[in-house]
Amino acid sequence: MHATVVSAVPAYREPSQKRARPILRDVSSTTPSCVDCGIGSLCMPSTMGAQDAKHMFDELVSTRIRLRKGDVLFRPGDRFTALFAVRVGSCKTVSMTDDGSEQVSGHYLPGEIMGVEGIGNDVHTCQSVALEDSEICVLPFDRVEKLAQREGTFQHQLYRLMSTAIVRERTSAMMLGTMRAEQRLAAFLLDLSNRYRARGYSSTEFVLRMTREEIGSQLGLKLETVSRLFSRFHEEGLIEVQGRVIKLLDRIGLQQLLAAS
Amino acid sequence: MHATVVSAVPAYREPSQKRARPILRDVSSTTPSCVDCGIGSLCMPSTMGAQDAKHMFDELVSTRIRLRKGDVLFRPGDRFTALFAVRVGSCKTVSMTDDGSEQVSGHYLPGEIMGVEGIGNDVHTCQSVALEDSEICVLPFDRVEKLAQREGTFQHQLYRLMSTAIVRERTSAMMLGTMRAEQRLAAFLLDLSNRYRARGYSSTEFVLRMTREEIGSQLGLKLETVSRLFSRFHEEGLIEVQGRVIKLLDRIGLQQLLAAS
DNA sequence: CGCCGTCTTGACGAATCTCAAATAAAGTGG
DNA sequence: CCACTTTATTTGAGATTCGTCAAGACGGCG
Repeated sequence: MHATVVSAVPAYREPSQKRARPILRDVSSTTPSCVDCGIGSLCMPSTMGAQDAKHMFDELVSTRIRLRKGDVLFRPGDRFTALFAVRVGSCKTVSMTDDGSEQVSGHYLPGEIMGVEGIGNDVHTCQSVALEDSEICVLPFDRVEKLAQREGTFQHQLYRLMSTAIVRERTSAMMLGTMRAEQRLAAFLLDLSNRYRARGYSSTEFVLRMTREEIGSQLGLKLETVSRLFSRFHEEGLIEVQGRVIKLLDRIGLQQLLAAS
Repeated sequence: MHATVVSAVPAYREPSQKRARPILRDVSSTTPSCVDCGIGSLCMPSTMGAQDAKHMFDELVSTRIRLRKGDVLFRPGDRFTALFAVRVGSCKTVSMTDDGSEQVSGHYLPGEIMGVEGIGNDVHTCQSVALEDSEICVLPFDRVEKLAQREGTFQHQLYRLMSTAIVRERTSAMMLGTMRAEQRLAAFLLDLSNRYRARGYSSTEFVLRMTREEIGSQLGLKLETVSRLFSRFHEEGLIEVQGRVIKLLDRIGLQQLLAAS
Protein backbone atom coordinates (compact mmCIF):
# COMPACT_ATOMS: atom_id res chain seq x y z
CA MET A 1 0.00 0.00 0.00
CA HIS A 2 2.85 2.36 0.83
CA ALA A 3 5.91 2.61 -1.33
CA THR A 4 7.72 5.21 0.72
CA VAL A 5 11.11 4.04 1.82
CA VAL A 6 12.33 5.55 5.03
CA SER A 7 15.02 4.83 7.50
CA ALA A 8 13.44 3.31 10.54
CA VAL A 9 16.09 4.59 12.86
CA PRO A 10 16.55 6.69 14.82
CA ALA A 11 13.75 9.09 13.98
CA TYR A 12 11.16 6.86 12.47
CA ARG A 13 8.01 8.76 11.79
CA GLU A 14 5.92 6.98 9.24
CA PRO A 15 2.19 7.48 9.67
CA SER A 16 0.05 4.42 10.19
CA GLN A 17 -1.93 2.82 7.41
CA LYS A 18 -5.29 4.23 8.29
CA ARG A 19 -4.95 7.70 9.76
CA ALA A 20 -2.43 10.34 10.67
CA ARG A 21 -0.65 9.67 13.91
CA PRO A 22 1.58 11.74 16.13
CA ILE A 23 5.27 11.30 15.58
CA LEU A 24 6.47 8.18 17.32
CA ARG A 25 8.04 9.16 20.55
CA ASP A 26 11.50 8.20 21.57
CA VAL A 27 10.75 7.11 25.09
CA SER A 28 14.29 6.16 26.03
CA SER A 29 14.66 8.72 28.76
CA THR A 30 11.40 7.80 30.39
CA THR A 31 11.99 4.04 30.56
CA PRO A 32 14.38 1.98 32.59
CA SER A 33 17.46 0.39 31.05
CA CYS A 34 17.88 -3.20 29.95
CA VAL A 35 19.32 -4.02 33.34
CA ASP A 36 15.92 -3.51 34.88
CA CYS A 37 13.89 -4.71 31.94
CA GLY A 38 11.35 -7.30 32.98
CA ILE A 39 12.06 -9.36 29.93
CA GLY A 40 15.21 -10.65 31.55
CA SER A 41 17.50 -12.45 29.17
CA LEU A 42 14.71 -13.47 26.86
CA CYS A 43 15.90 -11.06 24.21
CA MET A 44 18.66 -13.42 23.28
CA PRO A 45 18.53 -16.76 25.00
CA SER A 46 21.94 -16.57 26.46
CA THR A 47 24.69 -18.72 27.69
CA MET A 48 26.13 -15.65 29.32
CA GLY A 49 25.09 -14.66 32.76
CA ALA A 50 21.86 -12.75 32.68
CA GLN A 51 23.51 -9.66 34.10
CA ASP A 52 26.26 -9.66 31.52
CA ALA A 53 23.70 -10.04 28.80
CA LYS A 54 21.68 -7.15 30.07
CA HIS A 55 24.65 -4.85 30.28
CA MET A 56 25.52 -5.72 26.74
CA PHE A 57 22.05 -4.84 25.70
CA ASP A 58 22.22 -1.51 27.40
CA GLU A 59 25.18 -0.85 25.19
CA LEU A 60 23.22 -1.92 22.14
CA VAL A 61 19.86 -0.30 22.54
CA SER A 62 20.01 3.18 21.10
CA THR A 63 16.43 4.27 21.46
CA ARG A 64 13.03 2.93 22.18
CA ILE A 65 10.09 3.47 19.92
CA ARG A 66 6.47 3.55 20.92
CA LEU A 67 4.11 2.14 18.33
CA ARG A 68 0.37 2.42 18.32
CA LYS A 69 -1.79 -0.38 17.07
CA GLY A 70 -1.48 -0.55 13.31
CA ASP A 71 1.74 1.45 13.12
CA VAL A 72 4.34 0.15 10.71
CA LEU A 73 7.85 -0.35 12.06
CA PHE A 74 9.54 -1.21 8.78
CA ARG A 75 8.51 -2.19 5.26
CA PRO A 76 9.92 -4.23 2.45
CA GLY A 77 12.62 -2.22 0.75
CA ASP A 78 13.49 -0.20 3.83
CA ARG A 79 17.19 -0.06 4.36
CA PHE A 80 18.24 -2.43 7.12
CA THR A 81 19.98 -0.53 9.86
CA ALA A 82 18.82 -2.13 13.05
CA LEU A 83 17.26 -5.08 14.78
CA PHE A 84 14.11 -4.49 16.77
CA ALA A 85 13.26 -6.15 20.05
CA VAL A 86 9.69 -6.13 21.27
CA ARG A 87 9.70 -4.76 24.79
CA VAL A 88 5.99 -4.40 25.36
CA GLY A 89 3.12 -5.46 23.15
CA SER A 90 3.30 -7.53 19.99
CA CYS A 91 3.86 -7.26 16.26
CA LYS A 92 3.20 -9.24 13.15
CA THR A 93 5.37 -9.39 10.07
CA VAL A 94 3.74 -9.57 6.66
CA SER A 95 5.54 -10.85 3.58
CA MET A 96 4.59 -10.57 -0.07
CA THR A 97 5.14 -12.94 -2.94
CA ASP A 98 6.34 -11.61 -6.27
CA ASP A 99 2.85 -11.87 -7.62
CA GLY A 100 1.46 -9.65 -4.92
CA SER A 101 -0.28 -11.88 -2.43
CA GLU A 102 0.37 -11.23 1.22
CA GLN A 103 0.84 -13.54 4.16
CA VAL A 104 1.46 -13.06 7.84
CA SER A 105 4.90 -14.58 8.23
CA GLY A 106 5.72 -13.89 11.84
CA HIS A 107 4.28 -12.99 15.21
CA TYR A 108 6.51 -11.44 17.85
CA LEU A 109 6.00 -11.26 21.59
CA PRO A 110 8.01 -9.35 24.20
CA GLY A 111 11.65 -10.37 24.11
CA GLU A 112 11.53 -11.54 20.52
CA ILE A 113 13.64 -9.90 17.87
CA MET A 114 12.50 -8.76 14.47
CA GLY A 115 14.35 -7.83 11.33
CA VAL A 116 16.91 -10.60 11.31
CA GLU A 117 16.11 -11.45 7.71
CA GLY A 118 17.51 -8.06 6.71
CA ILE A 119 21.02 -8.76 7.98
CA GLY A 120 23.29 -9.44 5.08
CA ASN A 121 20.96 -8.07 2.45
CA ASP A 122 20.81 -4.57 3.85
CA VAL A 123 17.10 -4.33 3.16
CA HIS A 124 14.06 -5.56 4.96
CA THR A 125 12.01 -8.05 3.02
CA CYS A 126 8.81 -7.85 4.99
CA GLN A 127 6.60 -5.42 6.79
CA SER A 128 6.35 -5.20 10.56
CA VAL A 129 3.12 -3.92 12.07
CA ALA A 130 2.14 -3.42 15.70
CA LEU A 131 -0.80 -5.60 16.72
CA GLU A 132 -1.40 -3.43 19.77
CA ASP A 133 0.22 -0.41 21.35
CA SER A 134 3.79 -1.53 21.79
CA GLU A 135 7.25 -0.51 22.76
CA ILE A 136 10.23 -1.51 20.67
CA CYS A 137 13.93 -1.43 21.51
CA VAL A 138 16.10 -0.37 18.61
CA LEU A 139 19.43 -2.17 18.25
CA PRO A 140 21.45 -0.38 15.57
CA PHE A 141 23.20 -3.08 13.64
CA ASP A 142 26.56 -1.35 13.48
CA ARG A 143 26.70 -1.55 17.26
CA VAL A 144 25.58 -5.15 17.19
CA GLU A 145 28.27 -5.92 14.66
CA LYS A 146 30.99 -4.19 16.63
CA LEU A 147 30.06 -5.92 19.82
CA ALA A 148 29.93 -9.25 18.02
CA GLN A 149 33.42 -8.66 16.68
CA ARG A 150 34.76 -7.82 20.11
CA GLU A 151 32.97 -10.51 22.07
CA GLY A 152 33.03 -14.05 20.78
CA THR A 153 30.18 -15.02 23.03
CA PHE A 154 28.01 -12.35 21.61
CA GLN A 155 28.96 -13.25 18.07
CA HIS A 156 27.70 -16.67 18.85
CA GLN A 157 24.42 -15.26 20.18
CA LEU A 158 24.01 -13.46 16.91
CA TYR A 159 24.53 -16.66 14.97
CA ARG A 160 22.08 -18.34 17.23
CA LEU A 161 19.53 -15.64 16.64
CA MET A 162 19.77 -16.15 12.91
CA SER A 163 19.71 -19.94 13.14
CA THR A 164 16.64 -19.73 15.27
CA ALA A 165 14.98 -17.60 12.63
CA ILE A 166 15.81 -20.20 9.98
CA VAL A 167 14.39 -22.97 12.11
CA ARG A 168 11.29 -20.95 12.90
CA GLU A 169 10.59 -20.33 9.22
CA ARG A 170 11.22 -23.94 8.41
CA THR A 171 8.88 -25.08 11.14
CA SER A 172 6.18 -22.90 9.74
CA ALA A 173 6.78 -24.27 6.24
CA MET A 174 6.50 -27.78 7.68
CA MET A 175 3.22 -26.90 9.32
CA LEU A 176 1.80 -25.59 6.10
CA GLY A 177 3.09 -28.51 4.10
CA THR A 178 2.17 -31.44 6.28
CA MET A 179 -0.68 -30.51 8.62
CA ARG A 180 -4.38 -30.26 8.16
CA ALA A 181 -6.29 -27.18 9.22
CA GLU A 182 -7.21 -28.39 12.70
CA GLN A 183 -3.62 -29.44 13.34
CA ARG A 184 -2.26 -26.09 12.26
CA LEU A 185 -4.58 -24.24 14.56
CA ALA A 186 -3.83 -26.55 17.47
CA ALA A 187 -0.11 -26.08 16.85
CA PHE A 188 -0.62 -22.34 16.70
CA LEU A 189 -2.42 -22.28 20.04
CA LEU A 190 0.10 -24.53 21.75
CA ASP A 191 3.02 -22.51 20.45
CA LEU A 192 1.43 -19.32 21.68
CA SER A 193 0.73 -20.91 25.02
CA ASN A 194 4.33 -22.02 25.41
CA ARG A 195 5.68 -18.63 24.51
CA TYR A 196 3.37 -16.90 26.96
CA ARG A 197 4.42 -19.30 29.67
CA ALA A 198 8.09 -18.58 28.95
CA ARG A 199 7.30 -14.91 29.56
CA GLY A 200 5.59 -15.53 32.84
CA TYR A 201 2.07 -15.01 31.53
CA SER A 202 -0.71 -17.51 31.83
CA SER A 203 -0.24 -20.36 29.41
CA THR A 204 -3.88 -21.37 29.58
CA GLU A 205 -5.66 -18.08 29.12
CA PHE A 206 -4.65 -15.31 26.77
CA VAL A 207 -5.91 -12.73 24.36
CA LEU A 208 -5.33 -13.18 20.66
CA ARG A 209 -4.03 -9.99 19.18
CA MET A 210 -4.69 -11.05 15.63
CA THR A 211 -7.99 -11.20 13.80
CA ARG A 212 -9.28 -14.48 12.45
CA GLU A 213 -8.12 -13.32 9.07
CA GLU A 214 -4.57 -12.67 10.26
CA ILE A 215 -4.40 -16.01 12.02
CA GLY A 216 -5.72 -17.67 8.91
CA SER A 217 -3.18 -15.91 6.78
CA GLN A 218 -0.36 -17.16 8.96
CA LEU A 219 -1.74 -20.69 8.85
CA GLY A 220 -2.62 -20.76 5.17
CA LEU A 221 -6.35 -20.86 5.92
CA LYS A 222 -9.35 -18.65 5.29
CA LEU A 223 -10.86 -16.73 8.16
CA GLU A 224 -14.07 -18.74 8.02
CA THR A 225 -12.11 -21.93 8.47
CA VAL A 226 -10.36 -20.50 11.51
CA SER A 227 -13.65 -19.41 12.97
CA ARG A 228 -15.25 -22.79 12.38
CA LEU A 229 -12.32 -24.55 13.96
CA PHE A 230 -12.45 -22.38 17.06
CA SER A 231 -16.12 -23.25 17.34
CA ARG A 232 -15.42 -26.93 16.88
CA PHE A 233 -12.58 -26.95 19.41
CA HIS A 234 -15.01 -25.26 21.77
CA GLU A 235 -17.72 -27.88 21.18
CA GLU A 236 -15.18 -30.61 21.72
CA GLY A 237 -14.18 -29.11 25.06
CA LEU A 238 -10.64 -28.39 23.96
CA ILE A 239 -10.81 -24.64 24.45
CA GLU A 240 -13.11 -21.87 25.47
CA VAL A 241 -13.53 -18.95 23.08
CA GLN A 242 -14.98 -15.53 23.76
CA GLY A 243 -14.02 -13.49 20.76
CA ARG A 244 -10.28 -13.12 21.11
CA VAL A 245 -10.06 -14.42 24.64
CA ILE A 246 -8.90 -18.02 24.60
CA LYS A 247 -8.75 -20.54 27.41
CA LEU A 248 -7.01 -23.81 26.81
CA LEU A 249 -9.06 -26.46 28.60
CA ASP A 250 -7.44 -29.62 27.31
CA ARG A 251 -3.83 -29.24 26.34
CA ILE A 252 -3.39 -32.98 26.00
CA GLY A 253 -6.30 -33.14 23.60
CA LEU A 254 -4.74 -30.44 21.47
CA GLN A 255 -1.44 -32.25 21.44
CA GLN A 256 -3.18 -35.45 20.41
CA LEU A 257 -4.65 -33.64 17.45
CA LEU A 258 -1.12 -32.97 16.28
CA ALA A 259 -0.06 -36.56 16.59
CA ALA A 260 -3.12 -37.85 14.78
CA SER A 261 -2.38 -38.76 11.18
CA MET B 1 15.18 -44.78 10.31
CA HIS B 2 18.68 -44.46 11.71
CA ALA B 3 19.36 -43.13 15.13
CA THR B 4 23.12 -43.25 15.00
CA VAL B 5 24.74 -39.93 15.59
CA VAL B 6 28.08 -39.50 13.96
CA SER B 7 30.34 -36.64 13.19
CA ALA B 8 30.10 -35.90 9.52
CA VAL B 9 33.62 -34.58 9.32
CA PRO B 10 36.24 -35.44 8.44
CA ALA B 11 35.82 -39.17 8.26
CA TYR B 12 32.16 -39.60 7.66
CA ARG B 13 31.33 -43.16 6.92
CA GLU B 14 27.68 -43.82 7.49
CA PRO B 15 26.24 -46.51 5.24
CA SER B 16 23.34 -45.55 3.04
CA GLN B 17 19.80 -46.30 4.01
CA LYS B 18 19.41 -49.34 1.85
CA ARG B 19 22.65 -51.23 1.63
CA ALA B 20 26.25 -51.24 2.77
CA ARG B 21 28.44 -48.83 0.89
CA PRO B 22 32.17 -48.35 0.67
CA ILE B 23 33.62 -45.76 2.98
CA LEU B 24 33.17 -42.31 1.54
CA ARG B 25 36.38 -41.28 -0.03
CA ASP B 26 38.15 -38.09 0.77
CA VAL B 27 38.88 -36.99 -2.76
CA SER B 28 40.67 -33.78 -1.85
CA SER B 29 43.96 -34.79 -3.36
CA THR B 30 42.43 -35.86 -6.62
CA THR B 31 40.41 -32.72 -7.26
CA PRO B 32 41.46 -29.21 -8.13
CA SER B 33 41.30 -26.38 -5.63
CA CYS B 34 38.60 -23.76 -5.32
CA VAL B 35 40.64 -21.49 -7.53
CA ASP B 36 39.95 -23.75 -10.46
CA CYS B 37 36.52 -24.86 -9.39
CA GLY B 38 34.02 -24.42 -12.16
CA ILE B 39 31.42 -23.16 -9.75
CA GLY B 40 33.11 -19.79 -9.72
CA SER B 41 31.92 -17.50 -7.00
CA LEU B 42 28.52 -19.13 -6.78
CA CYS B 43 29.38 -20.65 -3.42
CA MET B 44 28.83 -17.36 -1.73
CA PRO B 45 27.44 -14.65 -3.94
CA SER B 46 30.19 -12.22 -3.32
CA THR B 47 30.94 -8.59 -3.36
CA MET B 48 34.58 -9.52 -3.27
CA GLY B 49 36.48 -10.13 -6.44
CA ALA B 50 35.95 -13.67 -7.63
CA GLN B 51 39.63 -14.48 -7.23
CA ASP B 52 39.75 -13.27 -3.65
CA ALA B 53 36.68 -15.27 -2.86
CA LYS B 54 38.15 -18.39 -4.33
CA HIS B 55 41.36 -18.07 -2.40
CA MET B 56 39.40 -17.67 0.77
CA PHE B 57 37.57 -20.81 -0.01
CA ASP B 58 40.74 -22.72 -0.56
CA GLU B 59 41.60 -21.76 2.96
CA LEU B 60 38.23 -22.94 4.20
CA VAL B 61 37.68 -26.23 2.46
CA SER B 62 39.28 -28.96 4.49
CA THR B 63 38.23 -32.02 2.57
CA ARG B 64 35.88 -33.13 -0.11
CA ILE B 65 33.46 -35.93 0.33
CA ARG B 66 32.06 -38.14 -2.35
CA LEU B 67 28.50 -39.25 -1.80
CA ARG B 68 26.64 -41.89 -3.69
CA LYS B 69 22.97 -41.54 -4.42
CA GLY B 70 21.03 -42.04 -1.20
CA ASP B 71 23.99 -41.43 1.09
CA VAL B 72 23.30 -39.32 4.13
CA LEU B 73 25.59 -36.37 4.76
CA PHE B 74 24.21 -35.37 8.13
CA ARG B 75 21.17 -36.09 10.24
CA PRO B 76 19.10 -34.32 12.85
CA GLY B 77 21.00 -34.39 16.11
CA ASP B 78 24.42 -34.61 14.49
CA ARG B 79 26.81 -32.18 16.03
CA PHE B 80 27.29 -29.16 13.79
CA THR B 81 30.92 -28.80 12.88
CA ALA B 82 30.93 -27.68 9.28
CA LEU B 83 29.06 -26.19 6.38
CA PHE B 84 28.80 -28.24 3.21
CA ALA B 85 28.97 -26.87 -0.30
CA VAL B 86 27.69 -28.95 -3.15
CA ARG B 87 30.45 -29.18 -5.73
CA VAL B 88 28.98 -31.74 -8.06
CA GLY B 89 25.54 -33.35 -7.97
CA SER B 90 22.62 -32.41 -5.77
CA CYS B 91 21.14 -33.06 -2.35
CA LYS B 92 17.84 -32.72 -0.59
CA THR B 93 17.30 -31.88 3.04
CA VAL B 94 14.50 -33.56 4.92
CA SER B 95 13.01 -32.15 8.12
CA MET B 96 10.76 -33.81 10.66
CA THR B 97 7.99 -32.38 12.76
CA ASP B 98 7.76 -33.30 16.43
CA ASP B 99 4.96 -35.70 15.61
CA GLY B 100 7.12 -37.60 13.18
CA SER B 101 6.01 -36.57 9.71
CA GLU B 102 8.72 -35.77 7.23
CA GLN B 103 9.01 -33.15 4.56
CA VAL B 104 11.60 -32.26 1.98
CA SER B 105 12.69 -28.82 3.12
CA GLY B 106 15.49 -28.00 0.74
CA HIS B 107 17.07 -28.85 -2.57
CA TYR B 108 20.70 -27.95 -3.21
CA LEU B 109 22.50 -27.59 -6.51
CA PRO B 110 26.21 -27.10 -7.17
CA GLY B 111 27.49 -23.99 -5.42
CA GLU B 112 24.78 -24.01 -2.79
CA ILE B 113 25.59 -24.38 0.86
CA MET B 114 23.92 -26.71 3.31
CA GLY B 115 23.87 -26.87 7.06
CA VAL B 116 23.44 -23.18 7.80
CA GLU B 117 20.56 -23.89 10.14
CA GLY B 118 23.02 -25.65 12.45
CA ILE B 119 25.12 -22.57 13.10
CA GLY B 120 24.40 -21.25 16.53
CA ASN B 121 22.63 -24.34 17.76
CA ASP B 122 25.56 -26.66 17.33
CA VAL B 123 23.35 -29.41 16.01
CA HIS B 124 21.83 -30.09 12.66
CA THR B 125 18.05 -30.05 12.62
CA CYS B 126 17.49 -31.85 9.35
CA GLN B 127 18.83 -34.69 7.27
CA SER B 128 20.83 -34.17 4.12
CA VAL B 129 20.69 -36.88 1.47
CA ALA B 130 22.40 -37.08 -1.93
CA LEU B 131 19.91 -37.20 -4.80
CA GLU B 132 22.62 -38.51 -7.12
CA ASP B 133 26.30 -39.30 -6.88
CA SER B 134 27.75 -36.05 -5.62
CA GLU B 135 30.83 -34.29 -4.37
CA ILE B 136 30.69 -32.08 -1.35
CA CYS B 137 33.18 -29.53 -0.06
CA VAL B 138 33.52 -29.52 3.70
CA LEU B 139 33.98 -26.11 5.34
CA PRO B 140 34.83 -26.68 9.01
CA PHE B 141 33.01 -24.01 10.89
CA ASP B 142 35.88 -23.10 13.18
CA ARG B 143 37.81 -22.02 10.12
CA VAL B 144 34.82 -20.15 8.77
CA GLU B 145 34.45 -18.40 12.08
CA LYS B 146 38.10 -17.44 12.28
CA LEU B 147 38.15 -16.09 8.79
CA ALA B 148 34.97 -14.15 9.46
CA GLN B 149 36.54 -12.60 12.51
CA ARG B 150 39.61 -11.57 10.59
CA GLU B 151 37.90 -10.36 7.45
CA GLY B 152 34.95 -8.04 7.75
CA THR B 153 33.95 -8.70 4.17
CA PHE B 154 33.76 -12.37 4.80
CA GLN B 155 31.83 -11.87 8.01
CA HIS B 156 29.30 -10.07 5.95
CA GLN B 157 29.16 -12.92 3.45
CA LEU B 158 28.39 -15.23 6.30
CA TYR B 159 25.55 -13.01 7.48
CA ARG B 160 24.31 -12.89 3.94
CA LEU B 161 24.38 -16.64 3.69
CA MET B 162 22.21 -16.95 6.77
CA SER B 163 19.84 -14.19 5.70
CA THR B 164 19.42 -15.88 2.38
CA ALA B 165 18.52 -19.08 4.14
CA ILE B 166 15.88 -17.26 6.17
CA VAL B 167 14.41 -15.70 3.07
CA ARG B 168 14.46 -19.02 1.24
CA GLU B 169 12.55 -20.74 4.02
CA ARG B 170 10.10 -17.89 4.20
CA THR B 171 9.52 -17.98 0.48
CA SER B 172 8.75 -21.62 0.68
CA ALA B 173 6.34 -21.03 3.56
CA MET B 174 4.65 -18.36 1.47
CA MET B 175 4.31 -20.76 -1.42
CA LEU B 176 2.70 -23.36 0.76
CA GLY B 177 0.42 -20.85 2.41
CA THR B 178 -0.83 -18.86 -0.53
CA MET B 179 -0.52 -20.87 -3.74
CA ARG B 180 -2.61 -23.58 -5.27
CA ALA B 181 -1.08 -26.82 -6.45
CA GLU B 182 -0.52 -25.79 -10.06
CA GLN B 183 1.09 -22.54 -8.95
CA ARG B 184 3.43 -24.31 -6.58
CA LEU B 185 4.58 -26.68 -9.26
CA ALA B 186 5.03 -23.87 -11.78
CA ALA B 187 7.04 -21.91 -9.22
CA PHE B 188 9.11 -25.01 -8.50
CA LEU B 189 9.95 -25.49 -12.18
CA LEU B 190 10.74 -21.84 -12.77
CA ASP B 191 12.96 -21.67 -9.70
CA LEU B 192 14.83 -24.76 -10.82
CA SER B 193 15.18 -23.35 -14.29
CA ASN B 194 16.62 -20.08 -13.00
CA ARG B 195 19.07 -21.86 -10.77
CA TYR B 196 20.25 -24.09 -13.59
CA ARG B 197 20.72 -21.08 -15.81
CA ALA B 198 22.76 -19.35 -13.13
CA ARG B 199 25.03 -22.40 -13.20
CA GLY B 200 25.46 -22.37 -16.95
CA TYR B 201 23.19 -25.34 -17.58
CA SER B 202 20.21 -25.28 -19.85
CA SER B 203 17.33 -23.44 -18.27
CA THR B 204 14.78 -25.06 -20.55
CA GLU B 205 15.72 -28.70 -20.35
CA PHE B 206 16.82 -30.54 -17.26
CA VAL B 207 16.53 -33.75 -15.34
CA LEU B 208 14.59 -33.85 -12.11
CA ARG B 209 16.60 -35.62 -9.48
CA MET B 210 13.67 -36.04 -7.16
CA THR B 211 10.81 -38.49 -7.40
CA ARG B 212 7.25 -37.26 -7.72
CA GLU B 213 6.86 -38.08 -4.09
CA GLU B 214 9.84 -35.96 -3.06
CA ILE B 215 8.69 -33.05 -5.19
CA GLY B 216 5.24 -33.38 -3.70
CA SER B 217 6.66 -33.47 -0.22
CA GLN B 218 8.53 -30.24 -0.82
CA LEU B 219 5.41 -28.60 -2.25
CA GLY B 220 2.96 -29.95 0.29
CA LEU B 221 1.26 -32.15 -2.30
CA LYS B 222 0.71 -35.86 -2.84
CA LEU B 223 2.67 -37.62 -5.53
CA GLU B 224 -0.47 -38.29 -7.56
CA THR B 225 -1.24 -34.60 -7.65
CA VAL B 226 2.26 -33.83 -8.89
CA SER B 227 1.96 -36.47 -11.57
CA ARG B 228 -1.43 -35.21 -12.71
CA LEU B 229 -0.14 -31.66 -12.87
CA PHE B 230 2.84 -32.66 -14.97
CA SER B 231 0.42 -34.39 -17.33
CA ARG B 232 -1.84 -31.35 -17.44
CA PHE B 233 1.04 -28.94 -18.04
CA HIS B 234 2.06 -31.25 -20.85
CA GLU B 235 -1.43 -31.26 -22.40
CA GLU B 236 -1.53 -27.48 -22.16
CA GLY B 237 1.75 -27.21 -24.02
CA LEU B 238 3.57 -25.65 -21.09
CA ILE B 239 6.18 -28.36 -20.70
CA GLU B 240 7.27 -31.66 -22.12
CA VAL B 241 7.67 -34.56 -19.70
CA GLN B 242 9.48 -37.82 -20.23
CA GLY B 243 9.75 -39.34 -16.80
CA ARG B 244 12.19 -37.06 -15.04
CA VAL B 245 13.34 -35.22 -18.12
CA ILE B 246 11.60 -31.86 -18.32
CA LYS B 247 11.54 -29.35 -21.13
CA LEU B 248 10.03 -25.95 -20.48
CA LEU B 249 8.15 -25.00 -23.62
CA ASP B 250 6.29 -21.92 -22.44
CA ARG B 251 7.98 -20.04 -19.67
CA ILE B 252 5.61 -17.11 -20.03
CA GLY B 253 2.66 -19.42 -19.61
CA LEU B 254 4.12 -20.81 -16.42
CA GLN B 255 4.74 -17.33 -15.08
CA GLN B 256 1.18 -16.38 -15.87
CA LEU B 257 -0.01 -19.29 -13.80
CA LEU B 258 1.71 -17.72 -10.83
CA ALA B 259 0.11 -14.36 -11.34
CA ALA B 260 -3.36 -15.80 -11.76
CA SER B 261 -5.47 -15.46 -8.64
C1' DC C 1 -27.46 4.83 19.52
C1' DG C 2 -25.93 3.55 15.12
C1' DC C 3 -22.09 2.37 12.21
C1' DC C 4 -18.35 -0.46 10.81
C1' DG C 5 -15.22 -3.96 11.28
C1' DT C 6 -15.14 -8.56 12.96
C1' DC C 7 -16.98 -12.94 13.71
C1' DT C 8 -20.18 -16.89 13.14
C1' DT C 9 -22.76 -20.13 10.58
C1' DG C 10 -24.93 -22.41 6.55
C1' DA C 11 -25.05 -24.25 1.85
C1' DC C 12 -22.60 -25.35 -1.97
C1' DG C 13 -18.61 -26.19 -4.98
C1' DA C 14 -13.83 -26.84 -6.17
C1' DA C 15 -9.33 -28.54 -5.13
C1' DT C 16 -6.90 -32.06 -3.43
C1' DC C 17 -6.43 -36.56 -1.22
C1' DT C 18 -7.25 -41.59 -0.95
C1' DC C 19 -7.55 -45.93 -2.75
C1' DA C 20 -6.81 -48.92 -6.49
C1' DA C 21 -5.04 -50.85 -10.64
C1' DA C 22 -2.25 -50.82 -14.70
C1' DT C 23 2.06 -49.44 -16.86
C1' DA C 24 6.80 -47.96 -17.10
C1' DA C 25 11.34 -47.61 -15.47
C1' DA C 26 15.20 -48.79 -12.68
C1' DG C 27 17.91 -51.87 -10.07
C1' DT C 28 19.62 -56.83 -9.11
C1' DG C 29 21.57 -61.20 -9.71
C1' DG C 30 22.82 -64.68 -12.69
C1' DC D 1 22.95 -58.86 -21.41
C1' DC D 2 18.68 -60.90 -19.88
C1' DA D 3 15.02 -62.08 -16.81
C1' DC D 4 13.22 -60.83 -12.64
C1' DT D 5 12.08 -57.94 -8.87
C1' DT D 6 11.25 -53.70 -7.03
C1' DT D 7 10.19 -49.05 -7.31
C1' DA D 8 8.23 -45.16 -9.63
C1' DT D 9 4.66 -43.20 -12.47
C1' DT D 10 0.19 -42.61 -14.54
C1' DT D 11 -4.68 -42.52 -14.50
C1' DG D 12 -9.45 -43.20 -12.80
C1' DA D 13 -13.31 -42.94 -9.39
C1' DG D 14 -14.95 -41.51 -5.27
C1' DA D 15 -14.34 -39.24 -0.61
C1' DT D 16 -12.84 -35.38 2.11
C1' DT D 17 -11.25 -31.03 3.25
C1' DC D 18 -11.34 -26.55 2.70
C1' DG D 19 -12.74 -22.38 0.12
C1' DT D 20 -16.47 -19.32 -1.66
C1' DC D 21 -20.48 -16.79 -1.25
C1' DA D 22 -23.95 -14.99 1.54
C1' DA D 23 -26.57 -13.56 5.53
C1' DG D 24 -26.91 -12.32 10.06
C1' DA D 25 -24.98 -11.45 14.91
C1' DC D 26 -21.81 -9.27 17.83
C1' DG D 27 -19.13 -5.60 19.75
C1' DG D 28 -16.42 -1.49 20.17
C1' DC D 29 -16.09 3.31 19.14
C1' DG D 30 -17.40 7.78 17.91
